Amino acid sequence: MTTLHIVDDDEAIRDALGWLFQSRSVPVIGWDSAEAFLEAWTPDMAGCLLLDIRMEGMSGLELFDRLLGRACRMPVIFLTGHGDVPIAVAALKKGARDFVEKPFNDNELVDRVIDALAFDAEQRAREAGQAGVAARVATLTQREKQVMELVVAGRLNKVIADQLGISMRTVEVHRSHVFEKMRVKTAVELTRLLTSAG
Amino acid sequence: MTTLHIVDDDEAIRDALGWLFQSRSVPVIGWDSAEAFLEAWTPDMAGCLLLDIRMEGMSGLELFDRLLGRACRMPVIFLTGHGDVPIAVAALKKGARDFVEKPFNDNELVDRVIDALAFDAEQRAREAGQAGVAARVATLTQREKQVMELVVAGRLNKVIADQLGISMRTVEVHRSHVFEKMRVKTAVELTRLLTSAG
DNA sequence: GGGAGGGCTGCGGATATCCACAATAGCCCG
DNA sequence: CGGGCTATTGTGGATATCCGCAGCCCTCCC
Repeated sequence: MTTLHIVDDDEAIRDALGWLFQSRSVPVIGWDSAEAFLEAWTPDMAGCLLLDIRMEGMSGLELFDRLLGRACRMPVIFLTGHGDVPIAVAALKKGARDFVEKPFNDNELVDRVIDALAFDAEQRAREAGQAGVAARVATLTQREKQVMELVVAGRLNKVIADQLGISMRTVEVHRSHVFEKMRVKTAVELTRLLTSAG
Repeated sequence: MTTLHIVDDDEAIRDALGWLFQSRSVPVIGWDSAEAFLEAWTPDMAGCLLLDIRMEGMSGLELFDRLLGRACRMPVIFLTGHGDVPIAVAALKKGARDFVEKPFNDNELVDRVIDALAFDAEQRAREAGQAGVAARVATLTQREKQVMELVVAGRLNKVIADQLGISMRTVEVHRSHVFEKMRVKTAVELTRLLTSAG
């Protein structure tokens, strides 16, 4: 189980939530402002975010926007005592995971947080696989990438050679290097690797 | 542009919305109850749904649930004068496209509807392609499907032959039939066809 | 009983792919 | 300057794939 990050400028609420979640074995880290969290945030931070909307300084919504700008993928649950429908709808459409009004039901909130944490774990597992693929792609030379694209597009070596203006033998060499670097044995495996990961 | 289906038991609102959308060249069909729409609904119905939540008889939310149960893919926009945050959040998490409170801004509503219609059109185009693939898969015999799966899994003919306990030549024949019926020329193309469509 | 369709197999040849061995050439870096 | 990386090409042979031609078996159906 990864960590729940609670961002709320009200220490009493942070403490109450911290107690609630720790009693359910959910690791918690509290942040007393959006600014503090934003500064500490790194792309490898895992878990989920419980975000109060109304805070001194930067609001929870603004923090959310900034995190989106930094390609943060952590699921975000908004917590608010002043929520209205347009804000909730906008937040969810932008990709927020959930939106909970105070006062909330403890069990329900815990369920939603656990749900979000599980989602994050799955997402990270998927991305880890894709990152591995991306890392292998990064080791390819320009020519190898070109050849790989054409191979994955289903072209025969002969056609690829024509298209790149090089000999078939050279295509074979590049193709072989691509297979080796991408750790696959057939064009089909390579295609699956690249189309399943986008 | 496909059709906007307005479900609202208040004739005055249906008329007002009808006038609004027709003035923006959005074709509209009005329904005076969830029951009426549900009865008329067919899987090939295209466009989007503008759904009032509070109605006599079946509510908009219940209609939405029933449509989901029937695998309806039309984008749904809820319209309500009694919306509260939990309902909006639940609806959006279940897959509703949008949630708009009355009174609404005409231009904004029109924008959202047009957005939803465009989404539906794209989605239908995608599904049409997938349906074509599914139709071709349906013409395959059992043996051909088995061979196809192994081909797409990247196995060599030799391995497939072993695995199915038949000769390589037979695998070649099935493989060739699969390519013909699926209208592809290489295993890579076949893989793309099947992995992009799920 | 004969025809249609699906499944299985062999033969042989045309293509394609995979690979070891070998070589040329440009570029960058210590 | 020599070494490493990239790109390029060739020869020749082992594998794999693609395909037409031919034949056999079984089931379902008219």
